[in-house]
Amino acid sequence: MAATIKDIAKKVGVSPSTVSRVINGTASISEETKAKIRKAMQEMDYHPNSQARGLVNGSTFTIGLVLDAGNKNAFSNTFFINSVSAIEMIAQERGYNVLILNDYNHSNGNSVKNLVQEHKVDGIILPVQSMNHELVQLMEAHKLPFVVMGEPEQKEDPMFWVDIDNRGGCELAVEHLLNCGYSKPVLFVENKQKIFEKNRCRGFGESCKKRNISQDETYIIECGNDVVRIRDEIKRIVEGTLNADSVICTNNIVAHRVLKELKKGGKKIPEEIGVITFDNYPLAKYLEPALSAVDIDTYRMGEVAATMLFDQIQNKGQVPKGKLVTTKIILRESTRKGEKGRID
Amino acid sequence: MAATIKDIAKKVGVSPSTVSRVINGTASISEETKAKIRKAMQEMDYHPNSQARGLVNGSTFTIGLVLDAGNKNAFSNTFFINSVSAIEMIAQERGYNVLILNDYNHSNGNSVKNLVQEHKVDGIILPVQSMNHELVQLMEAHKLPFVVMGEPEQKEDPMFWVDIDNRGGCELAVEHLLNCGYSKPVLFVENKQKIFEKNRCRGFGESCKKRNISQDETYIIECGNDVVRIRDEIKRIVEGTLNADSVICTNNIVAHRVLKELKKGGKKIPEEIGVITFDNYPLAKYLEPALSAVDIDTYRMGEVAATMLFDQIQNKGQVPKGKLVTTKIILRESTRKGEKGRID
DNA sequence: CTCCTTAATGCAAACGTTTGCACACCTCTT
DNA sequence: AAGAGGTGTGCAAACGTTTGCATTAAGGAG
Repeated sequence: MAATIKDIAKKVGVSPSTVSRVINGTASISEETKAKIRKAMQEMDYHPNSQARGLVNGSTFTIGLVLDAGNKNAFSNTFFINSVSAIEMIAQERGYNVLILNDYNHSNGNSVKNLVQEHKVDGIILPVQSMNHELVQLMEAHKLPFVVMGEPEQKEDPMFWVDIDNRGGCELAVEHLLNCGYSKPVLFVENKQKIFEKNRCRGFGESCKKRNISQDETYIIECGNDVVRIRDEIKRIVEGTLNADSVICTNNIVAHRVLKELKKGGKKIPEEIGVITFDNYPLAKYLEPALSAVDIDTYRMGEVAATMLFDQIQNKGQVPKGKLVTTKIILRESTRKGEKGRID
Repeated sequence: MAATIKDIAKKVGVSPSTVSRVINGTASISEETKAKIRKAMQEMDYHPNSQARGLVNGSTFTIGLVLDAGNKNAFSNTFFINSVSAIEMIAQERGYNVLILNDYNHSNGNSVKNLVQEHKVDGIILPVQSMNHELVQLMEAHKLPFVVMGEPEQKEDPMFWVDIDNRGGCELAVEHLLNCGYSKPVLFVENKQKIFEKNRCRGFGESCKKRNISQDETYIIECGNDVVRIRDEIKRIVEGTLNADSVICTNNIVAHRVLKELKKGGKKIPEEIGVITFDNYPLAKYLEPALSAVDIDTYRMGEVAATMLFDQIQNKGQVPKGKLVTTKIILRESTRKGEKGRID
């Protein structure tokens, strides 16, 4: 149906090669022929067939973006949503398309492996959860550039990765609380083993040390998804068994529960106790009190990942490295005890 | 690098055609040769090249998914997030990949038009906001199946579309409030002109009529994103100028503001006033009081869209039609005045 | 006026598949 | 014994590009 390069050639009376060359600007062609060919392309509404193109020059002009699986709704982890948008944006600027893929562990069906093996993409961005040694080897064997979202646990295979600066973010949170006049922060995490929480714990510890605050391990509370655990720990704070005057929450679900229990216990926020959470999600500012937050720039994280990937695709031979995206504090009511400044 | 069909053929000592035939099961081949070929494919780690394949049989085994643009972060509208996941899931089941594309109005760069013209996809799912007559014509000219997410305003070109049953959802909300013992519902929408809100308004009106409730237009409040407007209207409710005992909110941002203002005004929820919102987003249950909601199944919406698209791709010649996805009520504290039942 | 360089173009192979057609068997019918 | 029908396989063209090599014409240097 659609016009091909041959149709153009025939219409103008030149060879397909010539047409190809003016499309790609890959050889000197007389202005006259160029003009005629361009006109014909316009008239016949010609557009190059990307598959044919890809077949000959061995590229797809498409990158793969693996999404965090685990549950039916792979996107429920809103963490990556902004990143996706950023990645698509950058890809579009460079003339690339973005293929998305949920990483279920179906043995049949499309998997990340398939993406690599069937040459459907020129590069891959994948969450650290979907990464494993076998896959890394496969990609390397196919000389397929890739970037990992999230800091890999063990760095035996050197690779490109991007992550939020969780350590720095937690340090900022501690500093912020202290500047606001609190003096006994406590950190609620879900699971100390997860690398990003491990880094937050590290930041917490170091920051406390620097400011000469008791950095006893009891001030880091690992609560999983356990409502009861959170309730009990907050009760200890309310009753004074646990000597704390401010809490840092690892995410918004934990933050909501903490808030609820603190209010139930009659604590006044921010006067008696301060609360700050990681992830400045849209509704944080509509809570009561509005939640201060460590703003993690997931959009920026996507930008960095995409840029890293295209740098590899385009100039090859880069040296693998990791990058951290800095965080900042969003001041709202929940920590407004002392510090001045405009509220978001 | 990677093994091709020819390499297999050579190794086994047959022609490429034979190999192709055993891959596709497209002719009778002796068990013996089949076995040998399969073995060779294993050994050489053969995987078909999708571009070459697509080139000859004119398909890409990829569908395009256009994302709602407008602002820098196209995904900020979490409305479509679940849909994306569902669509990818179904595509994967059918052996298709999903290409995403933000619809900025760059004249250069990849656009939806490009997707169509360069034969990058076998079908397209796009939000109604990205649809226009020109694009529809283009897709039809290319015989490219497509499905619209969201009900089109004017249905001059018949087409496939899916939407949430906004009218029915709002009827459910009214019924629910009445069953809970409220008798004067009011509806907060952002913009009556938007088709989905128009439908909610219709449902509201009809349901009120059926139950003999004053359906005066004053009971539908168009508040845009205007914080002040919401504050003023709620003040009228609190003061009794506007005679209402329950409110239906069109989305979670509005709901949060309404909740805040009602509490500020000293109204007890749910005793004195009931609140229900559209969109059962994850945090609704962590608010105080936990918010009842009209649950809109965006995952299902994606499933339906994808299924419609593949039905077109695979059996051609379907009759265009629209589909509505039904909603249900999630009962939580904010409307618990009268109705019994388990709380989510 | 001959030789060399350069600009402008064409030819044909290649990328990795699929598929219509043809052919060679082999096994039944009658 | 001869045709009919089926089974298994190969040949070569086609899909729409790109690109190395060859060719031509023209212009400049000697």
